[in-house]
Amino acid sequence: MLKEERQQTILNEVELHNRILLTDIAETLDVSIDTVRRDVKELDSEQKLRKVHGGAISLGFTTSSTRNTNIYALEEKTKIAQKALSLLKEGSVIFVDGGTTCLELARLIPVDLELTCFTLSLPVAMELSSKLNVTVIFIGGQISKDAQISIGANAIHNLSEIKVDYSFIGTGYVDSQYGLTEFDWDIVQLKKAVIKAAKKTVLLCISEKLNSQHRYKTCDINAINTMITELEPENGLLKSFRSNDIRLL
Amino acid sequence: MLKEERQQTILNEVELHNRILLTDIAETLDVSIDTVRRDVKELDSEQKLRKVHGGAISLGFTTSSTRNTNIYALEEKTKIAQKALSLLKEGSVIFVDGGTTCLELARLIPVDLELTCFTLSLPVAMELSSKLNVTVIFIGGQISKDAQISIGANAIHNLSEIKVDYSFIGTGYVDSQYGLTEFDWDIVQLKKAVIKAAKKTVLLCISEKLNSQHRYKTCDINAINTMITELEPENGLLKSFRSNDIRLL
DNA sequence: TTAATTACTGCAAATGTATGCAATAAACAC
DNA sequence: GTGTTTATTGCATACATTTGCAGTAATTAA
Repeated sequence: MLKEERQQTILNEVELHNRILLTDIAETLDVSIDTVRRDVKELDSEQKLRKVHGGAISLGFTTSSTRNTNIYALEEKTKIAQKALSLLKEGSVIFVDGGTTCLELARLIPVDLELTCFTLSLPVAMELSSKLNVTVIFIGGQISKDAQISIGANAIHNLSEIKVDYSFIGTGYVDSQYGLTEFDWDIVQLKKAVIKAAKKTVLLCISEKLNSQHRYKTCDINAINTMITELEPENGLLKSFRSNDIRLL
Repeated sequence: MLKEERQQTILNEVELHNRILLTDIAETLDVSIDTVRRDVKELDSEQKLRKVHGGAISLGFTTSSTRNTNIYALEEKTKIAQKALSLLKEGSVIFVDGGTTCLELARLIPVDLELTCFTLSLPVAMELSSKLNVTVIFIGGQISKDAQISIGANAIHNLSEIKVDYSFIGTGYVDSQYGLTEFDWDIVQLKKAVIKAAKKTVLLCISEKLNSQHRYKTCDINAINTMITELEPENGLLKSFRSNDIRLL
């Protein structure tokens, strides 16, 4: 039997059952376990499956990262996410909000960093689930179609039962006077619950949103412990935020 | 024998058997192994087959079997999903499991059908969240990296608090004697909770999985109300399932 | 913790591959 | 036709890959 042929069979089995044991395959194919091990190792390095102790599992969707190519102001958001990373310590327990900036943060988390992350956002959860050292816990609830996040009483209730070191949140609008505001009443309720569940709240926000406001209020600007924009902390645009009890990054 | 003629024969053999050994061909054609090797090398560079260590394999074999589509046996799974759709009524409350077959079901739900869907699967939730008339409720919990689904006590507890009309589930292995079995203990616990939460359980399963089994048991075959494969219900492969109290689709 | 299983390493035998060379066959120019 | 050139083929050799085994390290489960 050709090596290629054997590897095809292995892939086939993995795709079919999502998971296989090396010993099972070895028996099925009538080759030594070493050979199967080497094949699986090879297929793993070719990104055709994932090798795990004792067997192999299908990649499933992890490979097809649905990277939305046109994120508005991606460069700024990446810069913000980079700064936010510096707050993360080994073993931290954090909450990551929805929104493109937070998604970018999720994307940039180093693979070797051990974390526990709570989130309400489907895309963030998808992204984080590919990080081997990150424990992901999804706050369940009804899924909002536009934002792809859990909303509603159930989500808020679930949030009330957790406590995290940092919560990284975005906001629709922010103003040094009026604080954080949103377009949606539901979202405000949710964010309040998030802030309550966090020892420290970190706001990720591109400078374009500074000094804007809307109908419903999430919290005062003082409720934010750290605010991260793509600007240097000394930048004049941040002047009005400097007087407050906020750390600028 | 002409070179062209010989190469045509080689191609024929490859197409016919999907793979060949160089030694076999050399013997069949009564030429030296080196000649065959050179021929195959040439055909490979002409993209007419793929040369591998010790032999050659058909191009079709590799492309179709590896992953020219992301999903293994997509055609069969689509057929299954189509059949499953016929069970859905306006206003139904259902549960949709993880796995590619169930994802396919989620994908095929018509946009004008009003439904309430519970799920533990991130990809299924993503897919469903694009359907305007489907209310999606995600069962929260720790996210399993392999399957991208909620697992653990929290998920199971959340499941215990719901009741759905139909639950559409997949399985790792199924056998008319041993019932539904899985590789993972955790998954079994979860599936048990899903079955408990459903008035009727529908198993989606491609025929390739029939009569296979593994370590941990989810339930007896009788616990399934409807079983859907890509085969006609009259097909002989389903004989052993027909005696049971199951509706075949 | 211990016991069991699984993974890795180096090794040797078998098998497959690449290359140069010489013999032969085919193509071509004259 | 004849001589020259070119391509094809098989062989010998050296080199590379594949595979199973044995011993040891690492990981997992109880």
